[in-house]
Amino acid sequence: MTIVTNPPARIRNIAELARLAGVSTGTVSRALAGKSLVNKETRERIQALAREHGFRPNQMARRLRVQETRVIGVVVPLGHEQRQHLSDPFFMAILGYLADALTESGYDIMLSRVIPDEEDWLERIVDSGMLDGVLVIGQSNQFETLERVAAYYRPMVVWGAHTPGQKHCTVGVDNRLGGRLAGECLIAGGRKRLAFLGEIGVPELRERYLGLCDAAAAAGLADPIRLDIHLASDTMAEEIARQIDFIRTEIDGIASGSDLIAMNIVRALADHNISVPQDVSVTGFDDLPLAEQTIPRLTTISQNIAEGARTMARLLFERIAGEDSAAVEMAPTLVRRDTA
Amino acid sequence: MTIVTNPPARIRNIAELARLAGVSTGTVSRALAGKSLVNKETRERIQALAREHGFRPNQMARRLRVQETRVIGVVVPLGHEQRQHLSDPFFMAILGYLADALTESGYDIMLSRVIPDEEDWLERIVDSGMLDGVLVIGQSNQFETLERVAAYYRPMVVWGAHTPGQKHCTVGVDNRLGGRLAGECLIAGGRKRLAFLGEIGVPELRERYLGLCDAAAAAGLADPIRLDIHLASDTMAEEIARQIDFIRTEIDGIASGSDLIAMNIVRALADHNISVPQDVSVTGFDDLPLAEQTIPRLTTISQNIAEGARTMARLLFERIAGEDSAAVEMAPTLVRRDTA
DNA sequence: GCAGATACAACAATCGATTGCAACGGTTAT
DNA sequence: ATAACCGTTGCAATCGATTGTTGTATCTGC
Repeated sequence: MTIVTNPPARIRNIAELARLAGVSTGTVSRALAGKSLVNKETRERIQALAREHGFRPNQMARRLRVQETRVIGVVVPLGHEQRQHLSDPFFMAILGYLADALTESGYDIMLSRVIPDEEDWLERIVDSGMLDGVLVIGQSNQFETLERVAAYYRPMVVWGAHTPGQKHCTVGVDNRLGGRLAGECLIAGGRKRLAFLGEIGVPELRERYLGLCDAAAAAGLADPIRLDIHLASDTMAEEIARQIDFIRTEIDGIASGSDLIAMNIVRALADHNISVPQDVSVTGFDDLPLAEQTIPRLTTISQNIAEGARTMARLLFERIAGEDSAAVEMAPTLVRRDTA
Repeated sequence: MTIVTNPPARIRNIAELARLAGVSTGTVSRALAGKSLVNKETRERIQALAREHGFRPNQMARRLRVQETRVIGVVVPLGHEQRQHLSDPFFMAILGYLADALTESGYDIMLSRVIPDEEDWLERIVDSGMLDGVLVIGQSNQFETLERVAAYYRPMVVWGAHTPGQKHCTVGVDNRLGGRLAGECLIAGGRKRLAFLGEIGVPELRERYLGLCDAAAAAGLADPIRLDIHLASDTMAEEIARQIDFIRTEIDGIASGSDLIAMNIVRALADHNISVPQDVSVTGFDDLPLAEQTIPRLTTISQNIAEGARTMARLLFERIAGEDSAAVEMAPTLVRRDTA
């Protein structure tokens, strides 16, 4: 390949391009935007010149002027678990779908991983003037903060649970129903000594546990045992390992707070020659793409993450446009595979 | 519910705050930035006023003025596979570590998922004036584009393979060596009829295949068979299913181009009652966190993704600072688990 | 040949902050 | 008494685009 003639000098702004083309900056701006107010000939001449010099208008300046950034913030508050890593598979799965939905509509994504140690972390993000809207993945333990900000900042949609009367707009599944489905599945399989694996401090997981209790109560069983497992993936394995002996003797049905927890417990049970689902049944929650690829395949509660992401994007666009869209709660479904 | 006292009127910019405080905008700017040039008293008075009204300076304007954005672009070119989803686990894993490294240094992340159908996709990103630097995850089939841009845009680091004389700065592992390690592992296990699962059109995978050939040659075996498997996760499963009969009769050792492919093939083999590693040995590539959690655990080639991400961030910072850091190639290691 | 319409391009204000320089009152040194 | 200097603050230019308004040819119809 031959080297193209060196661009005579890099053009840094529309003023330079305007001088080069012998017109004013206003004309250049309109020409590059493809507006019809400029003569077709000059417009094409200017566009050709820009292309030739590899010039592209500075987005920062444009955005300042038009007061619109075409950037959506996506933020994960990690309040309940400082050690939880951004590579949490659930977050990653939903982020993937969000990215699809947002980029299709011409928005860029700004990612913030936040450990909410400073009280105004969310205000800092929404008031930065950098974003047209904000998507929050998971409420963590930041309910108050979300309410406070939602009171004055409209274009925000949160993945999580909806409680009556709350101000912030959420998209999520009915976690309690999901928990009940898991419980019913275990009980239908003849399991009576149930346990829940997950951290009750997180609202979503708490609801899932309560749903499990509902199912147990309906079958005349006592409340399932809670085994707190933190979501930080690096310690999860050993936390689970410590519980194995207890599980072996006392438990025959496990509802996990997430697919990731379920994968870990299945793994740990296999290590101890406890077979799933012969000796112990296990359910997950989320239905990550992974759930179908493990061996054995996870029986789990499906959140339909793809649809959830699309819904979040749609609500956000509506709210950016000034509408006042209400929260959406989706119905979870049981996906019966090999572990229960 | 009672309405909280309305904040006296939202302050929109530094000028309004200045009027309120009875000083000039310059003083407000300096006060909020905590500069020592303003009297401690007035500084604190202004800061208190700002806090009280929940005012935060517009970042867009600041960034335009100081010509520094504190935003790093992270982009995934999906040239070879339009259908590959952003939720590709390898990308997600490295993104998580990058997010950690970048946010720790006070940078935000702008995410772009790009299907490079337009020739100037990368120029559009780097010339947008929105980014202090760019990280590219994977070279895909965009080598030419990367070279072209690297010729004039310094603060860019790419995850991928290094070929002698290339202009763009890469971080990655020695894929050929990795392929060889996989091959040696299979051969050491007594396997002689080898196959490679993955798309040769992608440089990294091609190198891995060549490494596998090296190992085969060293053991006096013919070149392993190539079975093209596309990376789009939704079709991968069926593509693999179509190959099963062939594998059953002709193959006893499989080197996969990625852990994801390995998981799928292990899954498919299990479905057909072909046991791993008794009947067929399988190796992965990447050593995703997942590789340790599957049943059976994946024997795989480890890329040390965490260190790779940290290295990318470090090189990028150096390049932003004007240094001319060179590419880094890391050594892959074999992680022997249960599948080979 | 002239009023009025049309098409195009220049002018200048604007978005909201940052920052070099000038100004100013007051103190200290000469 | 004047000069030099200090800490503080105000003034105004600047970053790079967008866009409403104004101005000026050119064209149309009568």
